[in-house]
Amino acid sequence: MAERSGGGAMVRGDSLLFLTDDQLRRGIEAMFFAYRGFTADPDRILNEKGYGRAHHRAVHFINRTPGTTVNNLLAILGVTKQSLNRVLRTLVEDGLVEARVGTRDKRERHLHLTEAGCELEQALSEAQRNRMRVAFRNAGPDAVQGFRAVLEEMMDPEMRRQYLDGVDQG
Amino acid sequence: MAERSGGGAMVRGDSLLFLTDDQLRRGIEAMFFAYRGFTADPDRILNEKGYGRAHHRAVHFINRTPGTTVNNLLAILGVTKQSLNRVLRTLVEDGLVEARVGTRDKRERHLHLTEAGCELEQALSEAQRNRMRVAFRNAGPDAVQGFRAVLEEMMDPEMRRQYLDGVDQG
DNA sequence: TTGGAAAGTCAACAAGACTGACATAAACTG
DNA sequence: CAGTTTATGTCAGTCTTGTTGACTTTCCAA
Repeated sequence: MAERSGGGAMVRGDSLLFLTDDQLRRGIEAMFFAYRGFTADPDRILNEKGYGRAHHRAVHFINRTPGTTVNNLLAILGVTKQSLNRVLRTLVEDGLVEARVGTRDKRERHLHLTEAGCELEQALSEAQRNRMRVAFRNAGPDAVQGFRAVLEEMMDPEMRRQYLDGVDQG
Repeated sequence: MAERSGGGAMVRGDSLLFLTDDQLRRGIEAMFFAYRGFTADPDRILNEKGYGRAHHRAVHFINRTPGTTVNNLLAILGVTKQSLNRVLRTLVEDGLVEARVGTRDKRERHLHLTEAGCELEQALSEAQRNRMRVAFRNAGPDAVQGFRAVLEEMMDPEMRRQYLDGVDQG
């Protein structure tokens, strides 16, 4: 009962259907379209305030790890310091982020959100969480587990480490 | 046995743990880090050839739906026609895409990949499929189903339609 | 047949990524 | 202590890819 499928493997029954080229293409397009939805809500808020996705990312990770240094942030975001600096400068100028000189190592700048920064972060993440909450609820707990399993496998090893580091330490 | 969790819901046991704010944040970061991995391999190839992600997207969807018009492509990609036009122009100039004037409606351009265009598309999608194949295999079929369920829920309705339209019509 | 709508193109501009060079201060090392 | 490395910031220039505005060609319907 083997059948031919795309440029892919021979399949017995349906056990490996999820690995055919067509199924993989579906996965690729799912990522593309879903990422658009994923960023759509925060993008609208950012646009109103004259910021971009780069600001969102910075604010998100400063909120996640208060007191993080510029270098840490560079590693997580995977951009050049020039690029990050442009974003960080506007955030500091606008009073959303505070860059405190390190006490142990005075070369380092420890980044914190100000009250206003927290407010923006809340607005952005609330919009994004709302969409994800609905998606999670509609898909159900088992689907969520699968969702996370596949995404984790899709990350580069270094990014997977960053991801796994971000557990709740409250 | 109810316990407080973040700014989220009251939880009985662990039935709704996947909807706590922290779990949602994990989902958000999973999307962020995974999307980077998702685009990393094609990005390398594109960089070598002097193209960008916009070219990849155009080539992908022209390959998926040969003969599609510029307007169709605009709806899928969600950019302005001017932005898409720049990308298409370079692809046509470089002989990767052919834009045939419509026979019924001469205003329309029907887009096709040339032989060279198909080769590039193959190289790009093969790289991307390989990563997704490994992720799918490591995560398993049930996880893949959950992955797709959550992503589909995360799309804007219009994009979900585009996604669901893209079934194999071979 | 003419006027509006639709498809596509050209030009100019902005955000945000990049590289490369350089500056400053602090920390480390022999 | 001198020299090097590290952390950060800055200036200048380039590239991709998004934007808006103005324009041409083509189609269709009043």
